[in-house]
Amino acid sequence: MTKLERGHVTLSDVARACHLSVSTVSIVLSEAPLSRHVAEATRERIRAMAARLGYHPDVHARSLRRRRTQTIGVLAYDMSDPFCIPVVRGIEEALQAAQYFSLQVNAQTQRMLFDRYLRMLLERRAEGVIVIASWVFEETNLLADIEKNNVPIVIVGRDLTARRIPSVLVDNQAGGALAMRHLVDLGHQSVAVIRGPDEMFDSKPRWEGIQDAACAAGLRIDRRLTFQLPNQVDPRSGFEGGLRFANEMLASGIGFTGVLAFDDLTALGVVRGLSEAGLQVPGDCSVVGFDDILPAAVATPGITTIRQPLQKMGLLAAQRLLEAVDQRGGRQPKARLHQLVPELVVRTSSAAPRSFPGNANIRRRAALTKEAD
Amino acid sequence: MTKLERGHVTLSDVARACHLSVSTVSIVLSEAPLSRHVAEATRERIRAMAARLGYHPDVHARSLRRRRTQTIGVLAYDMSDPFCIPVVRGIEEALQAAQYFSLQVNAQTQRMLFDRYLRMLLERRAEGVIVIASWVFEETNLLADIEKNNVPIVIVGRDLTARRIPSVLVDNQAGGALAMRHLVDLGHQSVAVIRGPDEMFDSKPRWEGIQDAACAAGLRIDRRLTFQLPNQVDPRSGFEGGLRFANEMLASGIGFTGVLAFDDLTALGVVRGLSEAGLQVPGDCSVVGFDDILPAAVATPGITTIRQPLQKMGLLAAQRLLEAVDQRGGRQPKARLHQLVPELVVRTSSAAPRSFPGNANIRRRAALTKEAD
DNA sequence: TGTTGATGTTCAAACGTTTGAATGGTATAC
DNA sequence: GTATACCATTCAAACGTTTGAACATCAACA
Repeated sequence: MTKLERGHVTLSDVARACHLSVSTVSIVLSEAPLSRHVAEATRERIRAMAARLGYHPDVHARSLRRRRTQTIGVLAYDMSDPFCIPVVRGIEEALQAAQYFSLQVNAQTQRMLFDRYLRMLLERRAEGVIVIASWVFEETNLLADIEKNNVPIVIVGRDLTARRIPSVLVDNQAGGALAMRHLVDLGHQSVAVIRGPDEMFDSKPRWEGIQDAACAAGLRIDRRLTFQLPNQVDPRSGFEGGLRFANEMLASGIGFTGVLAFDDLTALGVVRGLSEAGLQVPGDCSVVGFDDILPAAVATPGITTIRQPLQKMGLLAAQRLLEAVDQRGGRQPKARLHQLVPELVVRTSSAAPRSFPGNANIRRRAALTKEAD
Repeated sequence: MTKLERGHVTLSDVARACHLSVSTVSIVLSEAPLSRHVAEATRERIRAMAARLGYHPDVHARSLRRRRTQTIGVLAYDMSDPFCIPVVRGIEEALQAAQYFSLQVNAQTQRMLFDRYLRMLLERRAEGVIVIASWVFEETNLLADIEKNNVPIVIVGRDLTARRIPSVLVDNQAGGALAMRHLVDLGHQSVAVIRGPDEMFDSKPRWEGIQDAACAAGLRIDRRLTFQLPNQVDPRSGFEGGLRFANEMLASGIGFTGVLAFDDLTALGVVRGLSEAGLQVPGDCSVVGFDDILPAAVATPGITTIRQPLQKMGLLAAQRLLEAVDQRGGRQPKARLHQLVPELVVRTSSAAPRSFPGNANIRRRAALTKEAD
């Protein structure tokens, strides 16, 4: 038992222990084509010895020699955003199938870290990069170096096809329309809307979808019942905003029976705000979110929301990237825009309207129906 | 402008462009001690050319040569567990300060992936490994190879000091006691308890803490009001369990005014269950969780809970690991157990008891007080 | 004239792996 | 007897970087 005092077990350790050359051992352990020519007994002996010594090939040496790292970088703008988790899962699913490994880094919404990690991905010779970011950041020289080293890139969460970067995102416009139509179908006539921050890519198309659906239903959205979240990157800020705007809605004195919130956290903030004012959801007012993150599902009432096919988006992004990696050198195809369709998830925060809650005469709402999900 | 058709820009590209040797360029760009002897003009010329060509040192070649990777592996049992995010953030905070990089991998509660990724960390020559896992997994040959290659390891979320592995976790017993004492202080006499799954490390100490506090207060916990979550790894299962047990509590016909749930998701399940039965929280029944994850904060009512100092735990784990990495080779100090104190976070899901809700005579609860957090 | 010392730069070996080419066998075919 | 083919294994160079040692030049000192 050759126990090394320091450092890792290497090929030559195994070779020495087997009385064979490094080449033979390498060929066998990496299952190179040549290993067909190595006697089965020898192969077995080598494998056994490798296991016995606890040998693990050094990925750095291997990558250096093979000139391939089997690595894809995943740069999330904020990994603590519940949005990211399923996307990453989808990415991993695709990469695993292709024997690739994802190097995940989290910029924590800090521009400095974003640069730092991008550089790191370059230094680790990621063969491609997926960026998950719905915030609009100014892309200065970030991506220039990536191109200089011709590393393919795909972005999830916003449209950068104008920059010739393949982009994967949900059809926000359709989602916004879906949400509005849901409330319309339930019979709501007066709906308050909380729009997303300016600097968030999703904000505009969602708002357009909402307007389209309202228009189609012959509904006018009251400007005084329209609000917009400030440009804050803190993920918690959506909740605060929803809470604040709920109060403002009530203070406005204008009647409304439903609220379309920009995302689920905002919706939860609205629920909190309405509830603190003594109103019931959905008895007095329906609330609809967007994204379908965990808190929306486990809150009571469960938040009706628009689900993004996040995992599928991750999967798709990874597949597109792998294709690009494969044909690197060849002419890159035109950067495509992939828009996936969102899905309405009906929970118990939305129901047919009863009456505008101008008073605090609260009655118990009908027995909750089981969540469909 | 030497634009390479394929492959990355290397040192020798820069050297050629500068009419200097690779050594000089390396010395300058890596800011080696010798670079003091290089003329400032030369240094500047090299740096400019490197930037111009988009040069980034190859971490694989560098690691190979330096025999250091500046990399710490972080193996999370389930990264989508809200528990993990702050821990990872704490880890990164510590590593960044030490110029280390964290390689994060997510076992997604699958044993197979756990092994796979552990191997991967070994292959990438992580200088140390932090495991985040509160589930009790059988450690077969997983850690054997890690030891064979003498890679230091620290675990977060459970006590493995018996296996000579430094461990960082919250003082679950104190936390359980804190939760129980909170309800007792509010005046609750009859409290239902939902214990954690057998295979979860935290379960037992929390339960002991609860019993201790009950005992100290002269309270007896009714066995018929004690439940235990099944061994399910699906993070959503806590919610389902809470929901189910809430119904069972009510069906038992035994009076209770408070529920201690194993964790926040379970607490949210209980709230849902009570609510569906027409009861109000905290008017008819108080509910207390554990962990303080995002959904607990944004639900309405906000869930009173026991906060784990997760970020601090991550920070501490990383610091311990870095120490161990530094003195690798030297005698490892005895594996220490770090238990951090939890903190009670009072929100609006707990209040003084009023009456046992044996009927559905629901009244509106007192105006909600603002959350302290 | 030789020694020391500083300055500015390069040589060459190494890190652990892969792999095309080469080696020395043994068997089969002509 | 010599090609041809196959088998089992090894040689040696390369991947991109770092770094101890060496080199060359010049100045000052003994």
